[in-house]
Amino acid sequence: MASPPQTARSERTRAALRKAATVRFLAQGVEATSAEEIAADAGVTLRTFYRHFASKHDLLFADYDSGLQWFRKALAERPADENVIASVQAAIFAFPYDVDAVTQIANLRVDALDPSRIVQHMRQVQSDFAHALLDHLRRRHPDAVERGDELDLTVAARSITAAVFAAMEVWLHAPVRSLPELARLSREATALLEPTFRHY
Amino acid sequence: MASPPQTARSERTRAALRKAATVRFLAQGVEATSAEEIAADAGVTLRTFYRHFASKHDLLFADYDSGLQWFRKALAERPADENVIASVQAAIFAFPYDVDAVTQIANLRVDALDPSRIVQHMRQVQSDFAHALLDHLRRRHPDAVERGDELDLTVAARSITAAVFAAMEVWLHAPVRSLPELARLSREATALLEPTFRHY
DNA sequence: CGATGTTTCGTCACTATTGACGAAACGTGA
DNA sequence: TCACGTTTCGTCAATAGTGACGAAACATCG
Repeated sequence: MASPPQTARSERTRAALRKAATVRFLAQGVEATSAEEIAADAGVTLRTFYRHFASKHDLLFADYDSGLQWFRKALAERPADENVIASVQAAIFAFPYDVDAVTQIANLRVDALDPSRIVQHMRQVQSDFAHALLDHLRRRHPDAVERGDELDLTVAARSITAAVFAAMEVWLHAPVRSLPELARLSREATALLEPTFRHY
Repeated sequence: MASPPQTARSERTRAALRKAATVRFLAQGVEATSAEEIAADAGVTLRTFYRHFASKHDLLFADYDSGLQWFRKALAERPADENVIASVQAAIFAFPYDVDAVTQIANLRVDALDPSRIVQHMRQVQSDFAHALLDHLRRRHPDAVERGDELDLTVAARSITAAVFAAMEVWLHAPVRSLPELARLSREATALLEPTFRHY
């Protein structure tokens, strides 16, 4: 379904769909735009639309994948003797937040969007984040893997991830919702688990 | 949409749908059964089906809600001076696993079911579990709430939950998949976080 | 029992998503 | 440039899930 771009042709189609979607979304809002309209604007069939994007909402989070890749790389580039918590904090801080993109999304009338969709997507992101972190842990601690410490590694990856997303949730409900504030909350949240996973 | 039962009539309809679904699911498998068939068997329209269940798969996890309620109650009934980790462990241990139900589900050809559905549902369950735990923490520690320790409470609830589900994941990949083994893993997983959240 | 307010249903119409299959567009070597 | 294998599309046909609106079924009060 959500097949990754193979040829130049499909890349063109994807670009056309993306552009058409952006225009429509901005003009009439996400929920008020049908997949059919987007496809028509891009000059392809509805079926073709679904060959490039798993769902209408996938277009909204289209660049998410690159964000995850970025995170994986950032983790991989951390010094070998640094513990997980410090690495995660550093990776989060270095994340290249695109303010323009954020502003753009805000204009997309996301508020008029089915909240459950957003929530589902966030859960997916969290899950992917946890997997990335688990991979990182496994690579950094082959000894633990050898020893069969699956449970410890999994708990570490998942609970650290949980802390990061807990910070995000608190931030969403906070009065001051600035990037520095989010960073502060993330740092504080992960710091709580530092003593427990200091050894990783 | 997924409106909770209001009158006796709707309760009858729900029961009919449930029964029809069970029969079909058992006979031909979940994915091979259409919502329309279920509705027809129950003597109602497709639209009515969706008035009682948000989705076809909701029928599969129909009794899940009661499980969550049970968990909330179990937490509430723990002694006031017990810390969260201990309470969670106790609640999990006391859970009335219904072996028959598990067996039944196994027969439902769940394997032939879209895995992403199961995964999504598990994530939903995890989220609800975390909320229940957060509620519990707030009730048990009004002082922390007063103090504005939102972050600490949220991180605690979420990471403890993460540990429980991490145990579940490890269990799923383990060679011996028995209930006692799951209990052991859960206990061990949550124990890792005990020092961090001992104060709750 | 009959009038009335509330719930539950059925009907209609529409968007979202996906499988199957054949036609058109591309890229490549002869 | 032409034939051939591959990828991308279009067409057809289903199922899933929802909003709107009016009719039927129920529960209540007089």
